[in-house]
Amino acid sequence: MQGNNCGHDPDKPRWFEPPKQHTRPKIISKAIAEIRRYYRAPVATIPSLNLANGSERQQRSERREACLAVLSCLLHYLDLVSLRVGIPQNDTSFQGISMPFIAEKSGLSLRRAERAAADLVRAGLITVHPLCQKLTDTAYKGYAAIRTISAKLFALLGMSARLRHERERATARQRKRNRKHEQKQAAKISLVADMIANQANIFDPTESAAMSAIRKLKSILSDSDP
DNA sequence: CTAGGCACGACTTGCGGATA
DNA sequence: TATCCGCAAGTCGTGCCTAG
Repeated sequence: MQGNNCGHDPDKPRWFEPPKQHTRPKIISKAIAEIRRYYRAPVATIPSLNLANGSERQQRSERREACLAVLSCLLHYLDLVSLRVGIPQNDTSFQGISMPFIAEKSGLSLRRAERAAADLVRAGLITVHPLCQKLTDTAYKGYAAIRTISAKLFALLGMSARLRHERERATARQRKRNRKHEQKQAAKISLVADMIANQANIFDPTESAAMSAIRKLKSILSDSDP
């Protein structure tokens, strides 16, 4: 058995494998490839991560493998506009990803992924903001934490200018998507408004017909509410 | 200088528990 | 419910030391 019961082989580290059907901006795949240098040269590549264990001693290879798998996974699901990690939804909202999800995609156990993520936080490469909703005095509902990747990571890899450029492009893409979404919503409302106007003109505008149309309008609006 | 031995301690799994 | 923390027992990578 190699490593500490985790199948680790120092000579053959396992890297994060992004889902085949996912296409991501070039800067992300470049960053994922670049950070792999940390495995062979931790001090030279990301010194703060090497010091995350609070020791002068070099971080062990299993841990480096885990840290890189988690960091690669976070980079893969990075939103360039906000530098938040998550999956954009069809309704333009944004869904953070949970630790079990990260662990699964990174090919690590949950505990191993948690420890690797904690190292990344200590190294200042990511920030984590846990979210939860208080239901009663004793009950809470937990949500996937909001994680952000520090722009300093890209600076470390010599990709600051490239990141700025790609973020501008991503912002433009997002603006275009939002405009399209708003236009669709406006079209829905406009059609219902037309219908109300037609009803008012064609039939005798009784109060009940108008109320029924307004109810329909409300239900459409509530359906489109994210 | 290099290879090998050894001690240390970083890290693992697996569990339970606390917190918000 | 998601995340984080601590503990115990065990593994083995890392770095130091020494012999050749």
